[in-house]
Amino acid sequence: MDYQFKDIEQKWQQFWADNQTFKAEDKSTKPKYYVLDMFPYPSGAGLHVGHPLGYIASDIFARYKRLKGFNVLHPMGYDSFGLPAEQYAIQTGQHPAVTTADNIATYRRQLDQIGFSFDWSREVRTSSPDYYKWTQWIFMQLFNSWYNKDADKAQSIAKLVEHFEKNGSAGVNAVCDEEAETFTADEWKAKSANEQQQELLKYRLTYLRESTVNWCAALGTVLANDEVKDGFSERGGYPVEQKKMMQWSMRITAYAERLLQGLDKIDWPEPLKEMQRNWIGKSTGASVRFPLDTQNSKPTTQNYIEVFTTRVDTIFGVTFLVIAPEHELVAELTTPAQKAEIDAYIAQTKKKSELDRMADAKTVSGAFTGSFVVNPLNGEKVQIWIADYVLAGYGTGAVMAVPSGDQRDYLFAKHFNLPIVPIIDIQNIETEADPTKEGKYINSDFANGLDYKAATAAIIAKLEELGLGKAKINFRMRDAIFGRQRYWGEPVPVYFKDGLPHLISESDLPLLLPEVDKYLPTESGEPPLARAEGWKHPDGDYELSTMPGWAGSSFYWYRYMDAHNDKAFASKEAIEYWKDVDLYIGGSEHATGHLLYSRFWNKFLKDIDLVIEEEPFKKLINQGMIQGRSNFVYRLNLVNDGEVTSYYLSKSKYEAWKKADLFTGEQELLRQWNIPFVWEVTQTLVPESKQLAYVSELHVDVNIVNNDILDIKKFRESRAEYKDAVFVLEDGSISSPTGGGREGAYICGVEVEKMSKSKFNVVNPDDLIARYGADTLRMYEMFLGPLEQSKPWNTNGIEGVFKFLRKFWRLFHNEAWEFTVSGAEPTKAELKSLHKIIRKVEEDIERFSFNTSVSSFMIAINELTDLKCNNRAILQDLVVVLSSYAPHICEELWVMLGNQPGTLSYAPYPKFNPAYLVEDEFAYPISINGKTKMNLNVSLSLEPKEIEEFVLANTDVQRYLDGKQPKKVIVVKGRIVNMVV
RNA sequence: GCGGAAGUGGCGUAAUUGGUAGCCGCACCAGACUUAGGAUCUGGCGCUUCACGGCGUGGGGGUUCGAGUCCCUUCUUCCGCACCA
Repeated sequence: MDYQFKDIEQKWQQFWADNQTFKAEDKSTKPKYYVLDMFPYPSGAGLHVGHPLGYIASDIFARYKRLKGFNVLHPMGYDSFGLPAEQYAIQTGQHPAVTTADNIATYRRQLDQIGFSFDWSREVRTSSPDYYKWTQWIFMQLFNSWYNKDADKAQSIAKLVEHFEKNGSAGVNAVCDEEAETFTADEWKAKSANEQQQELLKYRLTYLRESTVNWCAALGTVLANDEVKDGFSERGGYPVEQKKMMQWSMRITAYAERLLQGLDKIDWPEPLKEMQRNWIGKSTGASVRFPLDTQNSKPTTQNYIEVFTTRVDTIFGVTFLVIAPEHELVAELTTPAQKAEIDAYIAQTKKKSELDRMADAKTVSGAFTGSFVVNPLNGEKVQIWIADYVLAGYGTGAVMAVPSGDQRDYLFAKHFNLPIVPIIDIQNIETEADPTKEGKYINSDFANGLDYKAATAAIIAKLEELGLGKAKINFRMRDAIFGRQRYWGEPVPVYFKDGLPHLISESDLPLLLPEVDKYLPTESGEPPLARAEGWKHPDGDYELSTMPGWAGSSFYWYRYMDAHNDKAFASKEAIEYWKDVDLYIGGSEHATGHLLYSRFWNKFLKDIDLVIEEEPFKKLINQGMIQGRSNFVYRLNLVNDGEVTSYYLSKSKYEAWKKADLFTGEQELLRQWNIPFVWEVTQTLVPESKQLAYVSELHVDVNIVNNDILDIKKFRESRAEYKDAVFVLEDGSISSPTGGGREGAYICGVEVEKMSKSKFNVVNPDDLIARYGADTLRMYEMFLGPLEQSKPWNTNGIEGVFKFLRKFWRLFHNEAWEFTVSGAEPTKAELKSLHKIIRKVEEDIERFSFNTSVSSFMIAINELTDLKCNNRAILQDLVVVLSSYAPHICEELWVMLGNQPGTLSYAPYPKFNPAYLVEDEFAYPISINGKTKMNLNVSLSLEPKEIEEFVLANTDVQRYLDGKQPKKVIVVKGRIVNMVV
């Protein structure tokens, strides 16, 4: 029988499902291997060809590892809480759970068609109560924990309470809110229960606090920093503003240092690690207190201003201080004389959106408060300014300005005529600041003459002595905002009593998402959950916000280990066996979101001894983005006698038209193409308006285009307005609906864009599978190029892969399509072909170079076809090697070869034997003075010395050498590669 | 501005990691078989030249017997961050 991919694929997909072929063993004598994909959000649009790219790669890897004797966990699930389903619900009233279930069904059908070896018995859905029970449970553990810096790990809040009761706040070294109080044990005990709770909230790893958030009015919710791009929401692109709100947050900053250090221990792509390092943003410097100059300033509640600097060595160059307009001391510091100016400036910055502020980066603006501080080291009086180039959210919201060393300070000083003092002898500050660290310090009192390192050390020592400063490490990363004012998310398992949050009882988990009549915020601006009738805790009101999208995805890999456990998110035994993810494949867009939060939760779970590994994902691969490749047709609209007639120009004709002179050139082209036109009419029309002849570039559905050649018939059928389309083809001939036979082809234009429905460039895997089969799709997606590289989808080459699979099928069949294999001894040449591919595929898979494997398969099949190989032993090994890439066809052939159905997935990967690759002869390239002159066949049984003699004795070599002895003979790995004459 | 990645035929790509540049596939050209071909098979296919040959991995320079690969410099594209003190 011919290669009937449709029957074969359906049959085996059914078999795998019925027999649970890929169910991972819970306990096994085999070593474990965990291959994970980033689970998808099931969107309504279904899968396009870009989505499965990473899944195919991980599936090949998982199947390969099974052949290599590993107990492989390769699960799949759905990140099914999220915004699109909710927005759809708002528009249609359809419950998001219904939409989500529909979408999941579509995804499942599409995934099944591709033949993945997922263990579906472990499927998870973040929106299912059995799952989000554990999301809520982990939230509760975080709430019940604080970060002890001395132990450098999270600990139970009960332990902290114990400490407070014994010693008060003394000796507590915690990551906590700045407002945390100091108190004695007695003072603590004297507090009311509510006051104690209030205080503990400042320590909890998940806490409620008034904080500045990214508020997106259009979405009616707050967003995390990583969900905001350039002042607009990542989803939807709506404007985002800063707003103060009571918010749930997660104290991820407690883990900043560990998140940073951990990066050195994991095998992730360097760019991705760099992104995380950047996001964490560690900088080493010093915090310095500048005492207020009380004689010249207004009296204030705080008698100093604290700054953070990475260049404390430049402190003698400080000529003014700048604080953020939002700094809490601004109002107190402003003198009556400066009040009007300061108020005006604050009003002006408030009006500016985040985006304007960034665009305005180059204009200098600011205002003087009228107050002064004293430089702690030289006693100089220093003006305090406010300016929006200082960010309230970073450091202390105040900077010491050193215009000689910092370009922004320099511009500011120039603009407002403030002094600029050089502090390093080689500094050149004629036109701009010079941030050099070379040279010796000047104007720096006791630091004069020192170099950078010595000066820094001396200055910090002095500041510490004065009690006005110390070395400090600062992080850019902020705590993660955890609440979302949305419906379709996990309810926060908290109720409020006397204005304070309390956890619900663990036995009441999961706290189910209640039904609501509408999915919109209430009229009074409360989140949708406020609409839930009768949804009330006996002791108070439930929290109305839900958890963010990243909550459910921050531990899901553990849930797969033991997906149906209702006693824990995963049993101790399961976690001890599977430990961590060995290989994780997904997109780099999650660098500062999911991947960072997951590492955070993992470290927390490790701290409280629920998991074993410090890092969750040992190795990570980013698959590249698949972009769309749009095709265009070019419609020439010609105004003839007041009537518009249209012609579709093939690509080169369109280019000619664009280049042609107005009228004369265009007229010439129309004549060439035998297009009738009435020139007189045309000329009387206004030429500039281009109304007489204009070209529209129209997207055309890429699915009716093959190798950039338009299927004219399908195009005419696609829309009523195209029914009578007339084409000017590549060769200049015309194709009209009545005109009959076509000569040339219509070539479409091409552009790379995002894959989207509106651009008609979406390629659906279902269509390709229907036409070529899943095995072809799988191999073609890999063949496209290196996995990690982004590339446009182009279906053009798929025929080549399809042909390969047919050739492979044919190897097992005779002329009459009867299955025939021979039991003869394999020939040397056959074994060589086989063992080349055994080794190559092994190497390629281990280094994730799947595209080169596909090429090598093609070479192997071409070689074996040429050898007319139909040897059972050879073909059987070949089937095993290819089975990770093209599982369906291989399963079929495996059984035809007489093996038990279903055993292929666990067959041993053939052992590579280098002996079969040893050559008798080698074609030596002989280079003379670096130029290759000839190839010479040399027997490999010769010793290097003999080879040299043999080569030199060769008459052709002699001729090239022209009788001269070579001055130098270069021998590499025992062979001559070059001779210098 | 800072950080990262990458530039090779008409196209997607490959190159034993310093050793014959262009494997494999697409497209294209020629031929065979065919009533037919959007089927199959065979051959060709970097540029240039009738040929011998010459030139070729973004440009320029260097190291080396030998460079797509290493070093310096420069240009271009993509990605990430961006007033971070």
